Amino acid sequence: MNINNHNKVKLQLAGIIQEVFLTAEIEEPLQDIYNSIGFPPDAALGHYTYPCFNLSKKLRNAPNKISEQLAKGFTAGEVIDSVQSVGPYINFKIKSSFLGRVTCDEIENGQMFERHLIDAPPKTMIEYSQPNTHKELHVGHMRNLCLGDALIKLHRYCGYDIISATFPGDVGTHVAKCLWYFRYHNTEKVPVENKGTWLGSLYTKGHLQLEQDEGTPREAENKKQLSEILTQLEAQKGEFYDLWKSTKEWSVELMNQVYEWAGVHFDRWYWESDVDVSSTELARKYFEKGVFIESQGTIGVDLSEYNLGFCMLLKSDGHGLYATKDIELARRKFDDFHIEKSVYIVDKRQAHHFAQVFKVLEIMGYENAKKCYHLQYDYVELPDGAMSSRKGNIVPIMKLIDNMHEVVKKDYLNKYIGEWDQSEIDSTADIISKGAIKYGMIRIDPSRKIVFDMKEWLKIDGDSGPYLQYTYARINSLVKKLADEIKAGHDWSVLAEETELQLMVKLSEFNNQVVQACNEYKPNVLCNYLYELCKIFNNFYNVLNIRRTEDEVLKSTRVELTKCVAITLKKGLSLLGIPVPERM
RNA sequence: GGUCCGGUAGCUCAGCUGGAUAGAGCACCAGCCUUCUAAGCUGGGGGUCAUUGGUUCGAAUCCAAUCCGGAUCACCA
Repeated sequence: MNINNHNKVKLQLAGIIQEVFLTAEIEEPLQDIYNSIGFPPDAALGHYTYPCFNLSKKLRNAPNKISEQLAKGFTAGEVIDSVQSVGPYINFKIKSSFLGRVTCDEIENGQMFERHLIDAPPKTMIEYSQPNTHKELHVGHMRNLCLGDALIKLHRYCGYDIISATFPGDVGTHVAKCLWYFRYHNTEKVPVENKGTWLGSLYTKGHLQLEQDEGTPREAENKKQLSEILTQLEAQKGEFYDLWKSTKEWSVELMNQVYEWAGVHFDRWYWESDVDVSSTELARKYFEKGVFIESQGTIGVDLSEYNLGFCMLLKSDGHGLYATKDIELARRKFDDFHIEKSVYIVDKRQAHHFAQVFKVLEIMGYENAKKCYHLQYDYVELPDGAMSSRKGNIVPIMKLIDNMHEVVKKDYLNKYIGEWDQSEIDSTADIISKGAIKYGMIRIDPSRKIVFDMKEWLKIDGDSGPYLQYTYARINSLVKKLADEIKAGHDWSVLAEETELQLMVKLSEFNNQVVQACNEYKPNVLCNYLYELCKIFNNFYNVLNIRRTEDEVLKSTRVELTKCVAITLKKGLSLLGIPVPERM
């Protein structure tokens, strides 16, 4: 069981509440008390709150009365500063010395980020990024990439042994269309740079050309040519096989360019071509065994009793389909790495496909089928509808990256020309672009659609990656600047301003939020948390002038608190795959 | 038609394991830089949480029905 009790402040408070309850002859499990503890809507009311509604039934008394009576049982101590009954709630203010000791000290010495968070996490493979070669990568692929990378980092932080895998589609009709256009229609020279992008444009042209030729005398000829290409690719010899091998590398180059930009690494690349032949063999074997059936000239499994329709695995021409390959791949994953769980990050349009694949695996008697999970996120579309490489109405990934770089420099960094090295301006622009794009992709709940509008994306104020990075850079400059001015040691107990206490309370929640983001496959939970942390910090920063704090101990303590925010922010952003600049 | 996912401010989204007056960002209005980075902060206007019913002391949150939008349902991937 994963009990999300990683907030030490709350846990201690729950223990105290339990003791006080016992003296009033109320028995409540610690975990129940912990789970009930919440945050008051207004920090002025308290830092944590315990609602008494649930006790109302047990004690047969009004929650207001219960709260009023129980509140009297609490006394200020090491943990609690004050207790107040407000209506049905018991509100607690926590001592800054305690908050500092179990939260800030642990952030500074690193213990906060090394806690045991989840019991016996299963060894897991996470498959994400399934782009096709011979097509261009667009911003839709970027969402998948950012989401997958964040989830892998979150899982690893929580103690999972994770294998990251990618499954690019390097075979199929899209490849044939691309090569067909390349061989029979293209008149342009192969560019020296960005061959992958250029190749992707040939696919689009090829598709459009074929569509145009439909119903004309050329249609039959086109089909013959396409069929010949596919035959050669299968036979793994001939002019088109050679062309496939070299052009595939161009696409891989583009993929690697994007992966390098994103800082992602795959432990395993599974190519669709790797499982092409073996998957159809497997399907035939299970047909001979009588597990798969023949229907209308095809071979597959009737899943209508599970309301999943018919899952076709061999076409009437004997070729396999996507499901055929995924069945073979699913087994390979477990064999190759002895994993205990297999996660697929693929957009929701594939929900039916994976439901079929997992069910077929089960029917094949494969027990690991139950350990497969399809994380279905909603995809990225344009204001005028879904993106489609076929139609050519896509926003290429590199275009977004390039535009972002340009805007960041033009609007924010060019003012440092002369003051900073050009290399620092460039690298900072890169970091900020990553913050803007990755945060933009991750901050939306995976189950929600993203409508991509370039103009909106290039606005990077408010709730954005650069806002968090700016907060970090600001702290970094501040701490550097004040390093020589610190003349005293720090003492958490001197912090008394509400905004300071709020910061500590927020910091204490870090691990809870990370675990939640991980368990629910929702990195956006962490985005929200970090954003709120920054909001509180920026308020603190504006309300209290740290540098002009006269009391030396207070000044030193405020600087320490500020450092804690920076450490936590950097850690949290790193779990989202977002780097931070030293200054910006 | 079946299944699945969404519907919260003008726009983009949080909040959804039920709890205090439904929150942010953008946009709009009014303030705050003789410098701890204004990519920031403070305040303001702006809501029938799609609709209706139900469960409950209490519903944006749970349940049911309806409406709207999207995805998907045999030879594409």
